[in-house]
Amino acid sequence: MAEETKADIPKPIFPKVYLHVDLDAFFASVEQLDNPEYRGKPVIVGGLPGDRRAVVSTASYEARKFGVHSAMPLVTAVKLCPNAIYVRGRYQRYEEKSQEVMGILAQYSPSLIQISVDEAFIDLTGTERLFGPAENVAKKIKAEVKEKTGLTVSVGMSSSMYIAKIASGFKKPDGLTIVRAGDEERFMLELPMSKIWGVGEKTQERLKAAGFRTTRDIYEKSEKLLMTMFGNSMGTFLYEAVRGNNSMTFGGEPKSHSISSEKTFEYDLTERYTIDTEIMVLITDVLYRMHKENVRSRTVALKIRYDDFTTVSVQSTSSRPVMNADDMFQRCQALFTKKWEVGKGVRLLGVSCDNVEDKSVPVQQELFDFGDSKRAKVEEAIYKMEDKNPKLKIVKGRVLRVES
DNA sequence: TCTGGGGTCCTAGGACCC
DNA sequence: TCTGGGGTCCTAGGACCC
Repeated sequence: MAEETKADIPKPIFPKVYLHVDLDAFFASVEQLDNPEYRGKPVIVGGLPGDRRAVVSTASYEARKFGVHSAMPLVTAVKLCPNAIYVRGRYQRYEEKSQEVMGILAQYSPSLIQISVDEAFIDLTGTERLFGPAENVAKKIKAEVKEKTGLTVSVGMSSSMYIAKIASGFKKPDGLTIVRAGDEERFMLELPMSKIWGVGEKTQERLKAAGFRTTRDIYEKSEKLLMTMFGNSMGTFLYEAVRGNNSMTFGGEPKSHSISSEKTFEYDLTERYTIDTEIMVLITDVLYRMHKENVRSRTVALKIRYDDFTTVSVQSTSSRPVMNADDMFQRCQALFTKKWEVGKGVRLLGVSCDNVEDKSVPVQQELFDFGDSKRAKVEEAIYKMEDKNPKLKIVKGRVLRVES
């Protein structure tokens, strides 16, 4: 039946062509763009020297020469490169520049998938007649982004999104790497295991412990064996990835998602009162963003990281959605009490709403009428005021007070 | 070196239902 | 009187990504 359908629809067969476009050292580059005096110098975005628990978000290429890289504790960066220019980061500004770049990319194909603030896939399949060969488009994009935004990008091009993604990281900055049709498997087999996208530190250790040294070692094993060794999902993933068959797909229905806020404290928290206050701050942030997205959730989760870095999480799902900040605060209190090891220093607290759904999908009416909906309406009004004037910080008190 | 913040997906087990 | 199988929902933890 599936075969019949395939045969019935005469599809023009264009060879698939994807680009993966990646902004080089994005945050640091924007800083260098906006501050000419930073150009040619090591710039480190993520925190200022003295920030106890910050990490490096992005290091400019000049800073990377000193061994500084993303996710490195800031104190280490300061030791390696004390003379660098340190900035905390202006994320609004990066978002702005990101949109400029995405706007340019969007001109070259109707299917553009932005996967983060600094990277996107473009499907160029079938656009040749309009824009010329994909390779030229890639070059044109690089030139246009540079000219119009002052930023450089590295581009990977391939018949598979997965390989295009890996290819864009091959030559950086300002690189263009093309993996031609038929070369996919060879490309993957020449890749060090550490460059397989989706294989992190832990899986790498497991691979090494099992005697794997190269992607070819993986290639030579059967899918079944890989599945037994690394689990069904990871096994299949590895099997396909080293063959260049990985099927990342475009589109797909939007899955359930979550909205979270968390904070690592400069100094560990031990007092319940302080902890509750911080939880309230996180809740306010999460609820505000849920309001902006017009979503609701029945599942509330709380995360605690202790001073020894052990991390625990608790969640609970109720039959009715979170109605307001007080409601959510009560749920979080219950969760926190359930997990808290009194006396242990708390270095991080996190709060999230999982499985959020659009407010347009109906909720059973009885579930709404618990007297909470009035509070929800008042809070909604407050959020709207904040929308109009983001500078206005209405929620100043420890707990959001709503007269009902 | 001493480890951010925002997410997604996977695993494995338990409860519950038919 | 020694215990099936499938499906769905939920929970906790962990790996991974940028």
